[in-house]
Amino acid sequence: MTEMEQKTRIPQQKRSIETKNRILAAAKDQFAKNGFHGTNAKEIAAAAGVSVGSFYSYFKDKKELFMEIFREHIEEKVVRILGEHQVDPDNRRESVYRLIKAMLDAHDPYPQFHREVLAMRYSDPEVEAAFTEMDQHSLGHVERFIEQFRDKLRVKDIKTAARIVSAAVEEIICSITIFGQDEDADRLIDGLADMIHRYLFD
Amino acid sequence: MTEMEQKTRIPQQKRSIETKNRILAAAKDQFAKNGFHGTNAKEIAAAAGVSVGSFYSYFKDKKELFMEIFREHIEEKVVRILGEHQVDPDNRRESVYRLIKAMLDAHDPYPQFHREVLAMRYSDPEVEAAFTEMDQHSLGHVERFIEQFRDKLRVKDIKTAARIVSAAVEEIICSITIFGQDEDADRLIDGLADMIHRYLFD
Amino acid sequence: MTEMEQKTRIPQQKRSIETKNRILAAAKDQFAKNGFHGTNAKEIAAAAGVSVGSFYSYFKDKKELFMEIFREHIEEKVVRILGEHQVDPDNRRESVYRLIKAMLDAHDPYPQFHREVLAMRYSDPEVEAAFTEMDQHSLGHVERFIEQFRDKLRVKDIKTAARIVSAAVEEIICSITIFGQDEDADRLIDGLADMIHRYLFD
Amino acid sequence: MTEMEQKTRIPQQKRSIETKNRILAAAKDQFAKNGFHGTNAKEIAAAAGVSVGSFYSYFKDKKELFMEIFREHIEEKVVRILGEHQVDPDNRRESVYRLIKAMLDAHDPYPQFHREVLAMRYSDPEVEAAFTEMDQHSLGHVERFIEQFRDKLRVKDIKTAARIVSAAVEEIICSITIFGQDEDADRLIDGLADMIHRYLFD
DNA sequence: GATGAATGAGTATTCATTCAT
DNA sequence: GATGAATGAATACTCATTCAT
Repeated sequence: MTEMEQKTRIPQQKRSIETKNRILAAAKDQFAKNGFHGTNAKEIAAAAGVSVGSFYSYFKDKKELFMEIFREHIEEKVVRILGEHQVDPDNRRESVYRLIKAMLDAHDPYPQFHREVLAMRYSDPEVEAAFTEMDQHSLGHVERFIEQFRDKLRVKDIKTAARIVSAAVEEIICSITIFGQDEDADRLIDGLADMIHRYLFD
Repeated sequence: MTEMEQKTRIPQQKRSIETKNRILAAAKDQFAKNGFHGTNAKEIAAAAGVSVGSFYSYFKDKKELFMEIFREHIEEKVVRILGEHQVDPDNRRESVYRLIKAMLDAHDPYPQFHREVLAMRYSDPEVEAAFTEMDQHSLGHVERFIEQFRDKLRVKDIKTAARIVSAAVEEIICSITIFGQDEDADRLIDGLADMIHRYLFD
Repeated sequence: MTEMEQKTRIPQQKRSIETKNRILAAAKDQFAKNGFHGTNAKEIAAAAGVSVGSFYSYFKDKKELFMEIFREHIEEKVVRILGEHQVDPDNRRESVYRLIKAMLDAHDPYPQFHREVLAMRYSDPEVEAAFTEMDQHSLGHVERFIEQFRDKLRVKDIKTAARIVSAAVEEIICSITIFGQDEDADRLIDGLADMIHRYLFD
Repeated sequence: MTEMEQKTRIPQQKRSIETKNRILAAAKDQFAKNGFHGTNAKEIAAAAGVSVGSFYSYFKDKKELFMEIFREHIEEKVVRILGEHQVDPDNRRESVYRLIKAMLDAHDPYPQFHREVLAMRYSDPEVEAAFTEMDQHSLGHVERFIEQFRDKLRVKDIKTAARIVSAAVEEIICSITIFGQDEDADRLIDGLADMIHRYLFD
């Protein structure tokens, strides 16, 4: 972070940045296809069209590369999309529905990669930390969402309610993006919106 | 002798059964502590107090051992406990609460191992298959639960409702057993029971 | 050999001898099918219907078992059959033909095992020694055969002639028993008989 | 890079080619000294002065390495030398003698390796296939040799005669290169030339 | 005696990472 | 800077042999 020994290069030139991005994209691909443990440096380098040597001049190791992809994912998708979500205080059911939709959109369009992240969440502390951070965002968002309806709420403990709502949405979204058929998706989201709406307000 | 080509030993003698169980127990420990990829055959054998040779005479490989532990988990816990759960049709809120409790009990008392299973669910098809099977049990259980209140329901599509309820419960349970502090647990379960109760009946 | 430490049992009782023979037969089978390196003690024991433990109480190791089978082969087949071969001094061409036939008969009816012995001949000194001994028998036999026609011979150096004839017969027999089709066999033997006959007498 | 999934490296650079050749040479040595089963990857790598990793980046496994050495042997020696052998139709005995000499030259100057190849011929189908191919060359050569004397022949069936002559030469050569003392060699070759000469023409 | 469970040294093989060119 | 050859520690797995029951 400070200027101390600079092992991996911070790319300044345009070509360099492009190379790094190519590696990131290729790695995301590979991780999604074969998982973290099922992907090796040679494959990533080959898929990115660079040499292993180059690979290691951009990333300290496979793990760092993984974390960089993951962090990028968090920033790009979650923070940005969640940040933009707006609430209509007069239409609560619709607002709940839109909350779910926003969280669904915030999910990786790359579900296979998400799958892998979930896998590592449980076995790697660093991944878990990043995950927790991401969850905090999500949780905070839901909390703020609920708070906007403060005086119309059936629940008293907003923090707990937010965790429950968050968890339910997360899991349904997960099952939709990873295993779900599209036909089911709409019914599930509708049902979920009903459940949350009734829980919070009805 | 009579069986054709028996690659892995099927233990008959008491000593043999004990050895196999020692390996199973030790492996569960190790997987929970260090994850599937972070555990190797030698370590498992050492932890079980047996030789690598013994390990491989009982299990084709690490994967098979893992699956055996997981299947045992499914049978012992899920099927048995879920099977026993009884419903009180006059007290719906209480019934929901007891459903959640039953599903919580059905979870592994070995949360670290559960954590690892979750990790593999997403990267290994065989694990996912077993997981799906387990989910079907859970889903079926929830479906039957809901059906018992058929004429008092607010929801029409029982199958979809069951999936939503299942998912919500699963995720909350997960966050309780893995990350949750005990203080939170009760509030979460109560809130969850409220949510489901309101969704289905209120 | 002397009474010194008796590691492997010398079977006295009938049942014991039978067991040992069962192991020998099973091993010959396995060696023929999968080769020395492709056969393990467990398989041999299983094929013989005994335990590995028993196996090792009859044979010091796999190698000793192999040598025992090989020596038995030499004694039973080679010595016995070659010993019985008779010559008709008035019909030389016919005698040559009968010599070849006798040597063909002396070959293992178990060509796959012979194949394996050949393989080991080149990589194991002990096998080579036994093989050489066997060759000496064969060579001696051919020498005595040639000597019976001493005054009618075209060749002077009988020892060398015997080696040449021996080698030629060996190789043709080998190609017949291992690779040859039966249709070819007769023509080859006839041609071989011609060649040897012309070489020695014609 | 452009090629799909290249498992073992195809050496382009000079350094790389040298390394591969060092491994090939060292392996030939080791196989000759200790046989195929008596040699392991680590030893070969050490003898070649490279790491095991390098070994496996050039060869899928020990077997592939072995086959590569063997095929090289066939091409370099057999095809080339046999191809060059010329016949003098007016001096038949001398031609036979030169045939034998040519076939002797075509044999590996590395008799210990040849020994090992023979060993594997009988237990490994792939080796046998290559061997058969090599034999076909040899057989074809002998057939063409005999055909050049067509009208002076005592034998009618040239194909059968070629097999017999081939076999006899092969075996004598074998016994000369592997077991034979040099003193014997000349006498054996002379006798062999006599035998074949008499068989074909005399 | 017989059994087959247990042993562990030995072998093949992979792959993250380094470094000479 | 880039390359890809080289490294070798790490790991899975086998099997001849021993030994407790």
